[in-house]
Amino acid sequence: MADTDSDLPANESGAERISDAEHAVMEALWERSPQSAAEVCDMVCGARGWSMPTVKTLLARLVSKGALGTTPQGRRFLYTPLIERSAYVGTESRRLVDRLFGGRAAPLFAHLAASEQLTDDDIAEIERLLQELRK
Amino acid sequence: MADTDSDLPANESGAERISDAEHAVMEALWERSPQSAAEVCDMVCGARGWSMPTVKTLLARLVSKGALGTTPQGRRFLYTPLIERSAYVGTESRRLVDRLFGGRAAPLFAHLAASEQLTDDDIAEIERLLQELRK
DNA sequence: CAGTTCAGATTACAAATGTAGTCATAGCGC
DNA sequence: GCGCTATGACTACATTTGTAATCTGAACTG
Repeated sequence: MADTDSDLPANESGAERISDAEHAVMEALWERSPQSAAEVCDMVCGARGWSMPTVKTLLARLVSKGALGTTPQGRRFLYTPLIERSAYVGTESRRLVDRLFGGRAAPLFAHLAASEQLTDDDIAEIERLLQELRK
Repeated sequence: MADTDSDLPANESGAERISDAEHAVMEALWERSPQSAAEVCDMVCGARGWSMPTVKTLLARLVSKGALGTTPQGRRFLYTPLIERSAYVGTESRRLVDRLFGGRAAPLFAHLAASEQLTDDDIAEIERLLQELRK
């Protein structure tokens, strides 16, 4: 049935959306990987008030979405991100810019500036980045 | 305890989340308001492939979330946004910046720059904005 | 005045999401 | 060797979201 890409690992653009809760789990694994479910729970359960089963579910969903890979280690699994954080960040920021700012980055920047969400450090750093872009 | 804002109408920061589909409806009304359900449908049904009932549902949900207000006009309603677009945009961009960039705007900018999502116009405009900020 | 019609209200329903309990089982400790 | 326990797999279930059909009543039309 025209199933050319038999099982697409969803690592590329066609990735299924990662939900908010799932994202927290991804962050833990982007920060350090591979990790077991228990280790991930150590990193996130406190902050989010989750219990182990919750983390297990999220890990399983992320695996089925192709966002995480598993390596059997003894009787448990070690989880590793299959999609890069930068790719995720890219997709999400583009979504926002598209939805709210007509796809243009300048209005977003203008908004951040207007709402005083830019620190002096931010401004300094952005200027530095602009210098490089102008080269 | 501390329930100072007894029944918060969700017009301020505590507003309930506006979903993706709902957002499309809000955009139509931010662009022009007040409008009847049929008019809103005219603006969005084509692009999103929606039918009237869908728009009606979204409008009703937005009203119950306190994002839209209604004015009876004859036998129908005219809908008007109760939350400003800039407030929504602010909340959403802050959410993104918080979730993905540790609350700092510079990394977001760096990311946009690195992923070449900045057009020359964007860069020019951002420089102009920076000029003003430095004053 | 009665029928048609259009608008909002109510109901529907599947998929995604948040959050977790239960089950089966493979190892580890004793 | 055997029971405890930690783990992944499966199941659960309420809520939100996307998308719509149906119901109900008021307004216009003839």
